[in-house]
Amino acid sequence: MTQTKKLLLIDGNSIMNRGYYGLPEMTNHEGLHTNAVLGFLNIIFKVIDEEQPGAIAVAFDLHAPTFRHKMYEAYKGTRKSMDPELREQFPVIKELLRAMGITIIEKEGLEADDIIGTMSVKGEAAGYNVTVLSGDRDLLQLATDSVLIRIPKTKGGKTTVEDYYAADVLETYKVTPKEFIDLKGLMGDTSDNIPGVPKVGPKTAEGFITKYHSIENLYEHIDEVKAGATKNNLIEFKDQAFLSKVLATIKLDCELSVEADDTVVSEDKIFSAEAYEILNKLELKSFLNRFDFNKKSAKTEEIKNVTLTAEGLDDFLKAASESGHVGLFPVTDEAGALIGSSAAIGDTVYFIKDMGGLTTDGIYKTLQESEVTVSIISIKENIKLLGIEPEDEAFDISIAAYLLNPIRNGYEYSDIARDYLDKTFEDKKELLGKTVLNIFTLDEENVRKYMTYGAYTAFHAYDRLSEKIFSDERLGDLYTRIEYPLIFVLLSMEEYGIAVNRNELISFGDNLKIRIEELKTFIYNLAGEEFNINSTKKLGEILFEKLGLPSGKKTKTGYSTNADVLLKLKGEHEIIPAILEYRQLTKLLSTYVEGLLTCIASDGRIHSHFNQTVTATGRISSTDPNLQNIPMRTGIGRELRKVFIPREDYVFVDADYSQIELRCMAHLSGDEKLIGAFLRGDDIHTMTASEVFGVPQDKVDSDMRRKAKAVNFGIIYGISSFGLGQDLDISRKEAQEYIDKYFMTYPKVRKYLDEQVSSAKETGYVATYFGRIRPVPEINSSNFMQRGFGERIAMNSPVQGTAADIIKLAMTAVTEELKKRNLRSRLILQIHDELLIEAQKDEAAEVEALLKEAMENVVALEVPLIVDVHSGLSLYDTK
DNA sequence: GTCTTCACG
DNA sequence: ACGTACGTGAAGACT
Repeated sequence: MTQTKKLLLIDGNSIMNRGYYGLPEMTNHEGLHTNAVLGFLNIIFKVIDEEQPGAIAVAFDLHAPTFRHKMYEAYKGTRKSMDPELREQFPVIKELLRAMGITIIEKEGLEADDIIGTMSVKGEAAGYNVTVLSGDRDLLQLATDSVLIRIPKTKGGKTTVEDYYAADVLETYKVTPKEFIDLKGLMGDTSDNIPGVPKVGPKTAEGFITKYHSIENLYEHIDEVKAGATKNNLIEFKDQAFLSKVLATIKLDCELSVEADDTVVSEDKIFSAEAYEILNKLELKSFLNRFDFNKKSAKTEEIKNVTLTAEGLDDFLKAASESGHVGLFPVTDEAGALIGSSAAIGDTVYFIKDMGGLTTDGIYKTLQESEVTVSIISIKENIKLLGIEPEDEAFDISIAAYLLNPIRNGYEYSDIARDYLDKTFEDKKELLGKTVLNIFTLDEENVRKYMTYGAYTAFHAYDRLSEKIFSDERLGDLYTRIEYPLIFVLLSMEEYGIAVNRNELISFGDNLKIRIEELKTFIYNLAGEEFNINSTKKLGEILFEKLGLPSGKKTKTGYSTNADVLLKLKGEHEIIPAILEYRQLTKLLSTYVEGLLTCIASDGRIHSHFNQTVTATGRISSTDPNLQNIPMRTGIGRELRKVFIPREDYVFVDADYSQIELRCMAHLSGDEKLIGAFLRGDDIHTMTASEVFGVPQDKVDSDMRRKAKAVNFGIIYGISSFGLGQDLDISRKEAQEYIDKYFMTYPKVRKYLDEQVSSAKETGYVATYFGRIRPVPEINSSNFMQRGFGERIAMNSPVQGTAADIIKLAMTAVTEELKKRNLRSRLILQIHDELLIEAQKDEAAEVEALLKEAMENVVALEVPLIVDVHSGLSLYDTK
């Protein structure tokens, strides 16, 4: 059987453009944009997989003027200057293509179209089946019976490819590929600045070309065209029509030194080690899997493996002492019990199986006694297993990396190795998948790899990270004074957990179910049919098509049905309030009742996880379950708080900072008026209302206060008139007036916010009062939306982050104070500006005072920090 | 897996 | 002209 030779021709510029505009902005950790490259690779790998071409060439435009410019000055006269974020990706993709052995063709005076046209003819002549990949429909003129034009399309987030041979072009467009040129000549093309005949649009042009088949023939039969404006234009702009046809014609006979056979490429070449390295640097991880054969020979042979035995222990400890540092990577079984570990000293990794006399916790203790520094990817998970004490000063790799760059996706060993060691290690998921770790699987090859990489990274990243952290006084302080001690506080909170009245939670859910059923019936009746109310798609159809309600906003997939939209329709139909209530109740039932029930442990308590390396601003987050979003704002939701109760003989003591973010803003900006308001103890929203609306404070009504409150929030979020207008449902103009008034009142706030934005533009990051940094890569984007986002981040992060730093300090201070006084009360929750202590009844009064004292005095700002304390026998009662 | 919605600060 | 408030996490639908 003879294999048909296949040649794939790619329109480089068009496919890069598609990737750039189709994918969200993304960069590698060096700040190099990669979305166009990613989009390019996604589509070409898809096509390569499908076609298995033996020859590939990519054509690019060069900036030099082409013959078209010489013929017609205005040609692409408006050629948009390319976004710098896209421009910088062209050298990258070219370097990668070269590394993959794929031929690049570009020539001064030629456009990619002409190169592809010429190559398609050469390819056909040399006996290839040619495939052309482009996002540009102009290329359809190249389609023949053996030249296939493939045009990628994005539909609902998925990439599909439209295929056109000559016959398909005819079927879809009613004209042959060659006639496509005439069509464009008549219509013109605004994107290429090719003028057509005025008033001749796609339909008219199609009519003429299907009848006369070419511009030449049309003019020969111009008498047959019925008199009118169109005919007059055809006559008047005849020259232009002919010129446009020439401009639109892709050249098939360019002088190229490349022949079809020169573009032959093999799989070995495409998946080369060089290409692997480039993709690695770009952090385009998804493609690395394709390089299996390379990965097997990856550079792990320099890592020496030693299985540690009781006899070898002394040598190990000696090596550890000499090095002064060990990277430790403990592993646990399914139940979370320690079964072993790997320990790296330099490029040697020791395997430790916890059996006999050899145990990881024992080794840890010994290392501690010998004053060997131990670095661990994540300390919190290992405190209990190894008996780590705060005084040990073990080094937490993930937290150090988080402080250096809090906007990374993760801080596992594979992330750290990529960012700080320039190594691509297969990650935990790739190596272990669903492998269950136990004493028997510990010897499996992939488990060994996993442990090797983990320990190796823990060891080698230590030097890099500790140097970076401690050479910067502020980051060093953040690590030592805030984050490191907090690890132990968070673990303690997780272990104590919070008690839940299970039966009351179940009966709360039962009541919800009754009401939900009623609402369901009511909604079905009004809709005239049964449907899934939870489906936004179906709900949109019912509301906006069947019931004919006015549809407002749209999402990218259909009608928007969120609460904002529905609230505006509240008076239009009685189904609307029912749906709003249904939504509220099903949310409570599924997320809070059913969700929380599955989280109650055997001790009757819920043990959430508090994550220290997730948020971009320095806040902590809570998962499995999230205890930082327990309902509060509505009556029925708030009822749920009654099921969270203290243990017997204990009481909840809750303390929350009053307006902490605005107070941070006052301090950071140094605005005298704002500071003055807090010093006097004014109600800040009333004060703002008084200034913005120009009335004395005692004449501020509730609506004015509500609006001022929204303005104050807006300031913290990085104000925009659009956002404020939307929030208050007022015009942008009116919102802008409020903002202007606000800034006139508090001029240093505006100055501060402006400074944050301009400093972010210059340095690429902003910082909190304590020096916690937040990179803002979006700030210099040429994309309006991206840049606007970056500016708001620059304004918000220092404020939100400073508040986060303060409460973190308070958490440690409170915990230490409880310990110092030998109290049995324990900190169990943090909700961003609020701390919850489960206090022994006899200690409650002392704890109330202690909490307030510690939280208010943890840092001295220009404004006082005020803490409100409440006690109660449930989370509902601590308001 | 992505999108939409909604709970919190 | 563009089309958003900042920071999170969970659930359900859809593909």
